Amino acid sequence: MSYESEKLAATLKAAREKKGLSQRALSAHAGVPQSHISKIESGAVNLTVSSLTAIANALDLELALVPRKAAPAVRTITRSINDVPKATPEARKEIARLAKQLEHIQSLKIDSPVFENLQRQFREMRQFENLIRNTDTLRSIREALKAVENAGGVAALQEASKQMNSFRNALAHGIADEERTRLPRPAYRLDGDNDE
Amino acid sequence: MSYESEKLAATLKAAREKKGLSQRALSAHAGVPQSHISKIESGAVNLTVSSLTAIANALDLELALVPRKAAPAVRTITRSINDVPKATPEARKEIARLAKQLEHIQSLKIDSPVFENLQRQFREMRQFENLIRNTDTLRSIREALKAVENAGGVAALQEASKQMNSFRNALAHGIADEERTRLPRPAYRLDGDNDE
DNA sequence: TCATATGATACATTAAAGTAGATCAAGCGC
DNA sequence: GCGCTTGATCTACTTTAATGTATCATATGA
Repeated sequence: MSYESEKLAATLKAAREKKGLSQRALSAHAGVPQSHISKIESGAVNLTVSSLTAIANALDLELALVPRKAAPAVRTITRSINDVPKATPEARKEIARLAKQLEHIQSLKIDSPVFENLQRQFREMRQFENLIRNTDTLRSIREALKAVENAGGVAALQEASKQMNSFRNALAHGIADEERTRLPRPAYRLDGDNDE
Repeated sequence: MSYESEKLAATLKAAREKKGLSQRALSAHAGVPQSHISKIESGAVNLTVSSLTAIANALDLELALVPRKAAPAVRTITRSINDVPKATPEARKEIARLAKQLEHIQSLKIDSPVFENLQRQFREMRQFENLIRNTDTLRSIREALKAVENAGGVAALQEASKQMNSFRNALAHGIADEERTRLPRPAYRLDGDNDE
């Protein structure tokens, strides 16, 4: 058995045990015989994708093919979810406020592509919320959004969007930076945002 | 075939094409028969982990089991890695002009297969727009298209299509050249074109 | 001590993945 | 037209994943 296969087997076994499932219980969920699960976990078989996904899904795991360059960041994220993924109470509170603010703006029916963009950035930023150490930027974004109601309009949205984008990128970069201390790899950039 | 399998197949195929490898070239790298790669990409088989990792590794991809909660973040990162380089403003501008021109021609309801062909070539060319260093050819194509309105007709379209085709191929070759510095492999061609 | 649940194993069978090789039509460059 | 590469498809053969069922030793608990 290859290294990859062994790691896979270990991951599955660990995930099952973490969920407190017996092989038979998992068998029932995944529709795969217990005998086969045993073989799989011991690395005795070269399983097929169908078996793998069946078991993985039963364990709330998703099969993914990630670019090598992204792999370290992905590992970090996965680990951060598994460990103690709780954001600080302060960050959670500030995010909740921001969400409320965005909801309010939505109710104003502004309907600008800039706003849709902002909402997407907000969602993506929240994926890294456990990494937030400092809520200043979030507060600043909320401040910017207040102007939408009064005078600012779309200009205020754009300012907020700009800040949200760089904040999200900073968080993502933070992940990469963590990894770089261990792996002498070039940086990666979170692009894909061209507010033009 | 399940949805997961199809997505996997599509991912592998896209990754291979992005690297500018033929199925045979990938076959050599991954140690998997070309015939089997063909089957895999068409979703005709339920592949094993060993096949999957062999091919994935040859494509600089890594197999990962990510917790469901982490999956969206992983997708965000993966996507951000994939669209790294940006086209120059000049290239973008020229492409925009060309797009407008094509839109205009479409409004003329010429309805020739040559035009459909041209549009497809245009789309395919845009996949490499980040690689454009020189916009002369694009301008030349746009010049050729002007004749469609006046006298040229289908002949002008054919001329534009021919230029578009070779321009697209040149860009694609550029990719292959980049890859060849790392992989001592034969060139790659972008097929699927029928200017008849 | 007796019952139960666990994971590992055994066995026979079936379905299919994988290999090695050849062939094919289509497209492209020359 | 000619030669080459492309991806798809076929054949024949071997290997093995997966199933279904059953058993086993070992904990754990009543």
